Amino acid sequence: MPYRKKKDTEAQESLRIFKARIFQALANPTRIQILELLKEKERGVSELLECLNVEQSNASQHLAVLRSKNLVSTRKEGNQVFYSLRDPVLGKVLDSLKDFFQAHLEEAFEVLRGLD
Amino acid sequence: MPYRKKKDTEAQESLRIFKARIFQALANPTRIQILELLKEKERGVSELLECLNVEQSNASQHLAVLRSKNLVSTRKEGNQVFYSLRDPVLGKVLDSLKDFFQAHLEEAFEVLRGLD
DNA sequence: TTAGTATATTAGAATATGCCAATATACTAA
DNA sequence: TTAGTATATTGGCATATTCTAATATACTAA
Repeated sequence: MPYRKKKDTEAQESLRIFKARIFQALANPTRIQILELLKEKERGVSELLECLNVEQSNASQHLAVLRSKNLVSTRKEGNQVFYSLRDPVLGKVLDSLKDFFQAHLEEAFEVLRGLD
Repeated sequence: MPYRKKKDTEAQESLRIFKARIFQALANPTRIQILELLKEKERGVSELLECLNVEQSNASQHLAVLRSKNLVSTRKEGNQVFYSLRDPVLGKVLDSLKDFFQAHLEEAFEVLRGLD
């Protein structure tokens, strides 16, 4: 059944595109930091800004990326906006790299030393 | 001890940069497909090419990205080059998204339908 | 209304990425 | 050596990403 086979392949390709979009959203140190902060608990934007060491507009752009990929939810309370992880499973994706680090700490240290 | 605190922050920032580099390597459908193929077993480049539906030079470029991020190992045998996952833990990183998909299948289908 | 605070969006420049086409390199066989 | 096969690299263009600076929007308080 070649038709069915082709359909399956297209579906798998779409899934890979979907995965790639999510990994792309994770492919930035500031966005990783944001997600790690949200992994613990909901946070207001101003609280995030205190931790982030980037300009307000830049942080807002990164939050927009996370929103556009549907990785976070927002809640408005008066003047402020609170962000949270849309799905706690995302925390697991972030955590999944931990084992990899342990196996490749030397490389991580090279990055730390700027020898990369 | 503010000095210690600053050091920790720098190390954490370096770790986030390291993580981001790996997620960046995963942020492409063709590279995901390559890694999924390698997750099963070692593969020669020509075998990969048969599966990939991209030009040879393009595939080779994606393999170069995976090499530059140290995600794969290579082994030469005569005329051919065989690739394998450098660390099976990487397979877990790819798999970690599965739960996310199950929770967000609708979005995946939107991508499938091209409504994105 | 006006001023102030919190957050988001836009513009534009710099850099990175992805792709194709062409070329280079490495190995094998004749 | 020459020709052929397998893989990698380079050049160049199109698009995407990231950052800063500036501006816009939404809400609050006076």
